[in-house]
Amino acid sequence: MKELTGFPTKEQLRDMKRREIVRCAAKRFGQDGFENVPLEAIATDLGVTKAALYNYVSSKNDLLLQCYEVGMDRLVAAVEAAKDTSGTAAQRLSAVLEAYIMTMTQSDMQYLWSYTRPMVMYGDKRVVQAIRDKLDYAVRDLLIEGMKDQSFRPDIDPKLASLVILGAVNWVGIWYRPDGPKRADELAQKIAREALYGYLFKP
Amino acid sequence: MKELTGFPTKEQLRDMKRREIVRCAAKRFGQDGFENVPLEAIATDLGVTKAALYNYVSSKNDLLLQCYEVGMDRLVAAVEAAKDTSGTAAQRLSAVLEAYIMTMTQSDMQYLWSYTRPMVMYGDKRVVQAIRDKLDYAVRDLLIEGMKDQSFRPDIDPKLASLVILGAVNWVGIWYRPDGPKRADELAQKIAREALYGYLFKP
DNA sequence: ACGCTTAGCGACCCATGATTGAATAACTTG
DNA sequence: CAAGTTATTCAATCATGGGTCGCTAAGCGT
Repeated sequence: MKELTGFPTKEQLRDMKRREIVRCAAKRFGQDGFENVPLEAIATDLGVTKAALYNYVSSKNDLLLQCYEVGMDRLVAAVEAAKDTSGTAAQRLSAVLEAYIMTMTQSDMQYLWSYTRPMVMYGDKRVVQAIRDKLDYAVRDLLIEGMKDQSFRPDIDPKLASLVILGAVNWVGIWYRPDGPKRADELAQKIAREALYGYLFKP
Repeated sequence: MKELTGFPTKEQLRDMKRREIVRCAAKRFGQDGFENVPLEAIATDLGVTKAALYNYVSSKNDLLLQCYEVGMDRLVAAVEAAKDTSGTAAQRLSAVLEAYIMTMTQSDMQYLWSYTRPMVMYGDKRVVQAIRDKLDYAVRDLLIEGMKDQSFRPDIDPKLASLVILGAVNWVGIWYRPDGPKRADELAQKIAREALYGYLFKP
C-alpha cells in the first residue's frame, strides 16, 4: 500500500477519483450484475453525472475491465502473500484459502466471478484464464509440496483435489452476505479447515 | 417420462412447442446470460420470429421463470431419485452427488446458477431459496444418517460440510464444457468420490 | 365451399441506456 | 486579472431490444 504524505498532486487526485469509480462500480456490478447497472447509477452513487465518468474511463467495457483487473490483482496478491509464509505446506495452503475467502467476501469483491462472463464476452478471455490458472496452480503446487513434507496424504490427485477445494471456497463468495450474521474471518477459517480436512496426513 | 403414442393432439403439439422454446431459451440464457440473449436470438434458433414466441410465453421474465422451474425440477427430481436408492448413507450421498453433477452438466442446464440472479431480481426469491435449501438439506440429512450408520466419520459438522460439498459440485457446473475432453459421467464419479473422501469413516 | 380460429409474420412503437459534444464553472499559471 | 486548461454538466444522438398490432394463410368443423 502506498501512503500519501502532504497534499495530493493533481495526478494523484485524478487517480484517486478513478479508483473510487472503479471501486464503486465493482460493488454495483457484483451486487446487481454488469448488465443491470446503468452508468447513471454509478454516477449517482458518486454524486456526479454519467457524462463525468467518461473523463476517467473510455467506455463501460473499459470500466468492467478495470474492475476485473483490480479485483483479480487483489486476489492474486493476497494468495501470493499467504503462500510465502512459513510452516508446513498444509499450514500455508490453509493460510492461502483463508486469505482467498477473506478477499472474496469484501463487499466490492463479492460475486467477482459473476462478471467473468461479461469479461469473457467483451474482453480478453485469456486474461481470465490466466488468472484462474494461476490460482489453480497455487493450490496444486502446495498440495504437491504437502505430499512431500508429509503434511498431506501421499495419495492425493492434485488436479482433482484443487477443483474440489477451489469449488468450496468460491462457493462461499456466492452465498456469503457481508450484512449477515457470520463474521468473515471466522468463516474463512472454518471453511478453510473444512475444505482441507480430508487431505491432511493423519499418522 | 411420458411417452406419446399416435398423433399428438393440438394441445400436446402446443405444449411440445412451448417446452422446446423453454429448452432452447435455457440453453442460451445459460451460455450467454439472461440479459445478453434477445428474444430474437431464441426465435431465430427455433426458426420463427420474435412475435411468435408471445403465443407461448407472456414475457421474457415469464420465460426465465419457466426455464428456472424446469431446470430446478429436473435437478430436484434427479437428487430425490438417487436419495432413495439402497446402500449406506455414504453410498446414497455419492449417488446423489453424481446425479447432481450429471444433471448440471447437460447443455441446457449449464450455468443454471448463472440465472438465479435475474430470477431473484425479477422473480420470486423465495422459490430460489426454497430449492437451494431443499438440496442443502438433502445433503445434510444424508451426512447425519451416515454418521449414525457409521459410513461417515462421527465428528462431522453437517452444516459446514454441506457447504463445502455443494461448493465442490456446483463449481463443476461453472468450468465444465460439454464439448471438452472429459466425459460427464466419469467426471461426476470422480468429483463425487473426491468431495466425500474426507468424510468417509475409516476404521 | 364457408366462416371461424390459430400460428406466425412484418412493421411498428417506445423506453432504456451508452456515448458524444457544446456550453459552463473552476482552477492554474503567467 | 486574462488566457488557457480541466472537470462537469446538460441536452442531444443513436442503437438495442421488449412488446404490440394488423394482416395473411393454413387447418378444421359444418
